[in-house]
Amino acid sequence: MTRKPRIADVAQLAGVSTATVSRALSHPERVEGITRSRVLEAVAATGYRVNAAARDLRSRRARAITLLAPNLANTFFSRIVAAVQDVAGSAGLVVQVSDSQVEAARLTVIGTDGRTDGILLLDGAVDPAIVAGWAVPVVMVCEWLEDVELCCFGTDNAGGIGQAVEHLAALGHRRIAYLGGPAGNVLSAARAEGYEAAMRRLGLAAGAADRLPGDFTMRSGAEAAGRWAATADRATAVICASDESAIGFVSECDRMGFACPRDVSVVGFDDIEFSDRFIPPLTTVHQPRDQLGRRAATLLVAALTGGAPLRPGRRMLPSRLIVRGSTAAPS
Amino acid sequence: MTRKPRIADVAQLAGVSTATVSRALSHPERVEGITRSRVLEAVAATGYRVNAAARDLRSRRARAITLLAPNLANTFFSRIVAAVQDVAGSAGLVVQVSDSQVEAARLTVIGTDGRTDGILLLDGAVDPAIVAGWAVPVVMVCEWLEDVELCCFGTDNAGGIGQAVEHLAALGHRRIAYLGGPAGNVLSAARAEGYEAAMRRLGLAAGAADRLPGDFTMRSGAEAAGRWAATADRATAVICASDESAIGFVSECDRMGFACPRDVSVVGFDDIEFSDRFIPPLTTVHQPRDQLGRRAATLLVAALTGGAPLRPGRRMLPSRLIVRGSTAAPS
DNA sequence: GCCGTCGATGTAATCGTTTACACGCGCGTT
DNA sequence: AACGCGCGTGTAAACGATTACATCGACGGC
Repeated sequence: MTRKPRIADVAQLAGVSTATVSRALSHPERVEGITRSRVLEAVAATGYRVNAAARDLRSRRARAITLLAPNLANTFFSRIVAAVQDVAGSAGLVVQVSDSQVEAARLTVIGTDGRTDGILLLDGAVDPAIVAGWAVPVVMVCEWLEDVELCCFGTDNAGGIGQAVEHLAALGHRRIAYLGGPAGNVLSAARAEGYEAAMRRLGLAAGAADRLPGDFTMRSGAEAAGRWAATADRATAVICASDESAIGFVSECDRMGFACPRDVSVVGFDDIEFSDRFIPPLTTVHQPRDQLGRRAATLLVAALTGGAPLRPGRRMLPSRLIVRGSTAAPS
Repeated sequence: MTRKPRIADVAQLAGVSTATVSRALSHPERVEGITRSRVLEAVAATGYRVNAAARDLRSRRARAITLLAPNLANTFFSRIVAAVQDVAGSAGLVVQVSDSQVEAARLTVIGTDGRTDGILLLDGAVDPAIVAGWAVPVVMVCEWLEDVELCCFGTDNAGGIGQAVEHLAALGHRRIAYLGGPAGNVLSAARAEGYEAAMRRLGLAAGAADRLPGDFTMRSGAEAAGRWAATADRATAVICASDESAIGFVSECDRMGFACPRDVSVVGFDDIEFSDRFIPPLTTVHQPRDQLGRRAATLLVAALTGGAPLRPGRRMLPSRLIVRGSTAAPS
C-alpha cells in the first residue's frame, strides 16, 4: 500500500506548485478556472485530504470550538450541545466537549494548548482565574461569572419565576413554596431572588418552611416532597427551580398519596422535552435552549471567522410561562 | 506583550536543547532527575504550553476521538457522551462530537483529515462505504452495521424484549402489542424479532393491529396510543421499543382517559433517568448506557495508546427487565 | 513605446514540535 | 588495554500544510 498523498503529490500530478493547490482548495477564487479544475481532478485522482494538523499549525487556528458543561449527561445541556454542534458544523468547525468539573490543570490547558479557537462555557462555577488565563474568546451560555466581563447568553430567570408566582396567585394560591437550586449557583440565586421579589410584590408571605433546599435533580425534588408533606401547614403550590426537580417532587408526592394538581400545584423551570408528556403535563417556565445554544454558537463563530469583536454583556432572552396541567386552583 | 513561549525559549532558559525539553515533558523517565527539574522550572517560569498542532503534526496523532450520534440532543445518547468523555478525558484525549446525519462528504472527512485518532459510532445507518473509507479505528456502540466486521458494544435487545413478553404473559396478558422503532434501524429489527420470537414461544398470537409503527420518539408513542385506542379489540399490554415512546404512549392514553396500568400495561426499553420518576414508574428493559459508553471508550483508548488490536465482534451486555408500576394484571 | 497595474502562479520560509541518529562518557568485562 | 554497552544529551531532519514575496505576462493609458 502506498502512503497517504500529500499536497506535493497533488501538485505534481496537476503540474502546478503546492501553493496553487493550497489556494485552489482554500481560496478557489484566487486561481484561474482551468487550473482549479485540473487541481480538483488531481485531488480526486489521488484521494488527497488536507492534513488538519499541518494546516492548523501553519495557520495558527484549530478550526474547533470547545463546549464546557458541568454535566454532559443532563438532558438540559444535551439539547444545547446539539444546537451548538449544528451551527459550528455548518461553519466547518469541530465541536469538542468536556466536563467543566475537572481539575484546574486540565481546565487551564483546554484554553491554552491551541486545540481550540473558542470556548462555550455553560458553567458559572469555574474559577474566574482559569477563565482569565485562557487565550481564546469565551462565550457563556445560561450561566455567567459574577465578576468577569464576558459575553453571555441566558434567560430572564427572575422574570420567569415572577410569572409563575403571578400565575399561582391568580389561581388563588397564597402559600407558595419554592424549591431551590444548588447553593452557589448563579441561576439558583437569580431564581430565588425572582421568587422573593414576586412574593413581596404580591404581598404574599413566604415562611421558612416554604423555602425548600434542592439542587435541580429529581432526587432532590423527591426529598423536598417528603419535607413538604411533613410540614404542618403545607403550602398549596410549589415552584421548582428546574423541571427535573419538579418531576421528582410530583412523582414522590404521588407515591405518598398526594395528587398533583389536586393536592398541590407544581411549576417547573426549563421546559425540557419530557415536561409536556409528564402526567400531569408540567406547567413550567420555558427556556429556549435551542435558541440559546444557536445564538451563542453563532456569535462565537462570527467572532472567530469574521473577527467581529465579542462585546461583553448579558444578553437575556425572555422566558415565558407555559401553563399546562400541573397547576390548578387550590382545593 | 511578549509572544507565546515556545519550546526553544524553555530550552534556552533551562540551558538544554529542545529535544531534552520535549523529552522531559513527554517521557520524563528518559531524562536525568536534575535536568528534568531544571526544565520543569523553566516551563513554569515561562508559562510554556506545548502547541498541540505542532505536536500532532510531528507525531501523527491527534490525541482526540470522535463520537458520532444520530441525535445529540437525545437523553439516551447524552449519557453515553458523558461516559465517553470521562474515560477519554482521563486518558488525555479530547472528545469531539458530531451529528452522524450530515452529508456524506462531511462524514468522510471526519475519519480522514487526521483530526481524530478513533471513532465511536452510535449510528447503524451510516453508509458502510464511508466507514470503510475512514483511516482510523472504529468502535460501534448500541447499534451496528449489518455487513461490516467491526468491534461493537450493545445490549441483548431480543432478550430484553423476551423478558418483557414473559413478564406480561405471567401477569395474565394474552394480547400484547408491540410499538416498534424506525424502519431500517438495526435495533428496531432486533427488538421486533425478539417480540415475535417470544410471542411464538409462549403460544401467543400477534395480530396485525398489534404491531404499531413508531420511531422511538414521544410523538410516535402518542400517535400509537391513538391507533391503539381506535382498535376494536384492544391489546391489554403494549411493549414499546423505547422509553420515550412508552412515555408518549402512556401520556396520550391518560389524555384520552385510559389509565396505565389499569387499562393498559406498558413496558419501555432503555431505562432512561425519567422512567423511574414517571407516573406510573415505567417498567422497562434496562440498558447499561454508562457501562456501554465506558467500555467502548476504554477499548478504543486502549487500542490507540497501547496498540492493542481492536478485535471485531459484537459484545452484548445482558439486558434486564426492571419491573415498576406501569405493568399489572389485566382487569 | 513605455510604464504601471493587476492577476495568476511559483519559490521558499515558516509554523513548533518530536525523534532518529550521533556523540561522549563512565563502567564492567575480557 | 581494548571493547562493548547503556545512558543522557545534542543536532538536525522531518511532519505537511499556508502564505509573504517574487516573478512573469498581458493589458491599458498616455
